[in-house]
Formats: sequence, structure tokens, C-alpha cells
Amino acid sequence: MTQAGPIVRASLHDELAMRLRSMIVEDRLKSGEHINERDLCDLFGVSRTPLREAIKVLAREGYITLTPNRGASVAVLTDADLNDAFPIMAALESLAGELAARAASDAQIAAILSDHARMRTAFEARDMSGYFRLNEAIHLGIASASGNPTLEQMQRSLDGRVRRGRFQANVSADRWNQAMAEHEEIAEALAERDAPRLSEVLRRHLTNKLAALRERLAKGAVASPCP
Amino acid sequence: MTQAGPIVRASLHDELAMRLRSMIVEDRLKSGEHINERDLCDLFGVSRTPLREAIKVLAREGYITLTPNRGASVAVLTDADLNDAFPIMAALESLAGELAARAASDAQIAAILSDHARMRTAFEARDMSGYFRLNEAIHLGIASASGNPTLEQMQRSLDGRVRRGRFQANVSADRWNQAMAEHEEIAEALAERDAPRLSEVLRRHLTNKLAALRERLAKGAVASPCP
DNA sequence: TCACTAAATTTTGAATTCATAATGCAAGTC
DNA sequence: GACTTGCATTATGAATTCAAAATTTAGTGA
Repeated sequence: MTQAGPIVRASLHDELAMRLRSMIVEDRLKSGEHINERDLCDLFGVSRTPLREAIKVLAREGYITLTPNRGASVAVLTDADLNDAFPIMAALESLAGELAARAASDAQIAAILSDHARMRTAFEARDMSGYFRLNEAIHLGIASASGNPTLEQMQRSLDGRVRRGRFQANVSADRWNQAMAEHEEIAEALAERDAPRLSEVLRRHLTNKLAALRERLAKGAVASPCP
Repeated sequence: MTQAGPIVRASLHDELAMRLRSMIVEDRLKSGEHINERDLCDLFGVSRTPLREAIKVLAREGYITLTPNRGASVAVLTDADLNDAFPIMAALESLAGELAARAASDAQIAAILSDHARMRTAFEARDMSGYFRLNEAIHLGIASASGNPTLEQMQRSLDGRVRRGRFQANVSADRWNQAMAEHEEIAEALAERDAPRLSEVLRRHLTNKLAALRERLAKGAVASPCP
């Protein structure tokens, strides 16, 4: 949870960027909302200089939109943005899976499989928030196990931009079942270090996730992720 | 060519970021070189505030490394960075090709094919700098024709980070021939809007490019791209 | 001559100040 | 009553100032 208070860190702009990022992802700063610099400065107890540096960084990351002489506002995530992001995420995760199947340490694989087992338990208990948490851990774990920090960072960055207001996502039972089945395949392929299969199933998983999300968006739901 | 002088633009930090990016890519700011803020301010005739904002952005993009209380330096491109970047670029370009084959307008395809024809002429004339310029235009054209601005932006960003000191790259005649042959395939697949094939050949093209670059780096060459 | 210490200088990090563009409001006009 | 027009207020963009950290330099002694 993001909390306002005095900041202790090497560089203020870095800490501020992190906090603003969290506030946007957690929807504490609403989509489209105008960002008043002075207010945020008061909130964090810093001057405008490091805050503005952080804002520039977040603008570059796509979280914030800058309008000359009118300042900053939280970037609005359009359907087009989502449609653009998902094929990229599918490509990146597919690549991460291929690399991870070859490069991951046994310990990394064990950790991911352990998360997978716990996620299955959460699934069986219909514990959606637990499921989401472990789901994210698995995907990030694969990214990390790819041994490619640039890839991991890009994946994280895209993921952060897309996942806003994730908390109470409603998902169809069908899609949830399908997602869990896909994750079983993912775990299998990873356990066997089957690179082509892991790559393929991750791409399919992400593609199906997008399809499910598209369907929900068409029904007028707020943007929030699917399993 | 980058030139220091009075700046005309909406926001200084944006213009400064662009100029610094160019200076790094063109190797006017050398890899690893420490960045003295005051010197650059004098060069551009601006104060440190917008310059520092630009530096933060470029740090986020990977062009610059920040060290707390020691300021900024041009990021050093390691072999590991290159090895990390290329599979990602291959995945992204492959995706861009797949999307472009379906989404590109006829005019966009015609423009790319025209660049391709001119590139073949440059190849036959052994005009390497002309070849490079058109090669880049083709790859960026495909990215743009994908109709996915996020993808295009990510591709550009990675590309910019990797391509430093590109000017006089020495390439083996064999590799150059191979690259040109691959580009013929690319042009064919694009002309036929054959998405799977374009996707495949672009991935192969990028992979071969990395292999050629690896070989040259192993021989102790400075980092510079291959066709 | 070299190693070490301490002052002076430089440089970075952040706050403050200043200038300018945008917004809101009220008076005036049609 | 709705629409301008000009002024006051507010917010942003950028320069300047101040403080702290790092680097350099000068000096001291072995």
C-alpha cells in the first residue's frame, strides 16, 4: 500500500517515481486525472524539482501524459492501447519461456512449480485474489528465470502499464478453468525444460487472456486483467 | 547532425533528451564517459533543471547510468546487453512483420518495397552507408506499418540503445550477401502479405545479424551493427 | 619521494525563486 | 440572459540559490 510520509532513499526522484507508479497502478491516481504538482509535493513533503523529474520518467514509461504548459495527467488506457500491448506481451512472454526453459536454474524452476502448486490450491478454493497473486509471481518468475534482465524489465514495464485497478476482477468460470489448464501445461513444459512447448503455450495463454479481456471490455467492464 | 545552439521547442527537457540521445548514438558522448551537467548546460545554453529532467528520462531508457551523488555517465554497452537485446529485437520485429503483413496499407508496402529496390542498388554498388540508411528505413517502415505504435516505439527504443557508433561498420562480404538475400525474402513476403513467412524471415534475419555481430565482437571489434 | 591528512574546490541533489502561460471570475456589452 | 473582455489568481516551466557529498589540491611528516 502506498503511504504518504517522509522519504528515505538515495534519490528522491527514484522513490517518487516508484510511489507514483504504485499510485497509478493501484488506481489511487485515477485514469485521466490531472496531476497537481504542488498538491503531490505537499503529500510527499518534497519540492517540485524531484517530483517533476519523476513525472518525466513516468511519462516516458507511458503512465503519464504531458501536455505542454498544462502539466501532467494520468494516462488513459484505451482499448487500442490494450490491443497493442497484448500481442507484444505474448511475444515477450513466449520468448521468456523459451529462454527460461533452457537457462533457468533447477532452484528457479522448483520455485515456479511450487508457486504453481499453490496457485492450483487457490484455484480449487476459488480464492481469486490468492490466484492472481501467484499467477503474477509465476509470470514474473519465468521472466526472471529467462536470465535476460532487459526482457524481464520490458515485460514488467508493459505489465505495469496494462494492469490498472486489478483488484476485483470478475472472470467467467469458463475462462478461469481454461487459464488453469493452460497453467498446468506451462508447469509441465517448464518441468521438462521443453522450450518450444513452453514458448508456444505461453503465447497461447496470453492470446487467450487478451481474447477474454476483449470480451469483457466489449460488455462495458472497466479495464482489469483476466487469468 | 547534432548542433549546439539556441533551442526552439515546446519543452526543453524533451528537446534536450532528443539531442542527448543523438549525441550518444552518434558516439559524440563516448561510452562510459562521465556527464558533467554544467558543461552540457553551457553547450546548450539552458539551466540544469531541464537538463537533469532529460537525463532522468535517458537513464530510464537505458542510455545513461545514474550513480547516486556521482551523477550520470553514458551507459556502457556490454556483450551481455547485446546478447540480451537481440532475441528481443528478433521477437519484436517478427511480430511487427506478422502484423504489418496484415495491417499495412498498400501505400506503406509500396514505400517499403521502393526502399528495398533502392537498397539493392546500393548493395550492388557496394555503397555501405547508403545500404545502412535504407536498411534502417525498411525496418522502421515495417514497424510503422504494423499499426502498433507501442510496438514501434519499443522497437525504436531498443534499436537506438543497441546501435552506437554505427558509421563505418566493417562487414564480411559473405554476411552482406546473406543479409541482402534475406531482405529479398522479406520484400517478397511483404509484397504477398504472407504474414507467417514475413514473421519467420524477419526472425531469422535478426538472429543471423546477431550471430554475425557476435563473431565480430569475438574478434575484438568495437560494437557496431551488421547488415 | 611517497603516503597520508585536511582544506579548498567542484559537482551533484534539492529547494526556492522568478517568469510566463493558463484558468477562473467579474464586469461590461449586446 | 448569454457572450465577450480584461483582470486576478493559479499552475507550470525554467533559472537560480543553497546544502551536502565527492573530488582535487596543498601541505605535512616520515
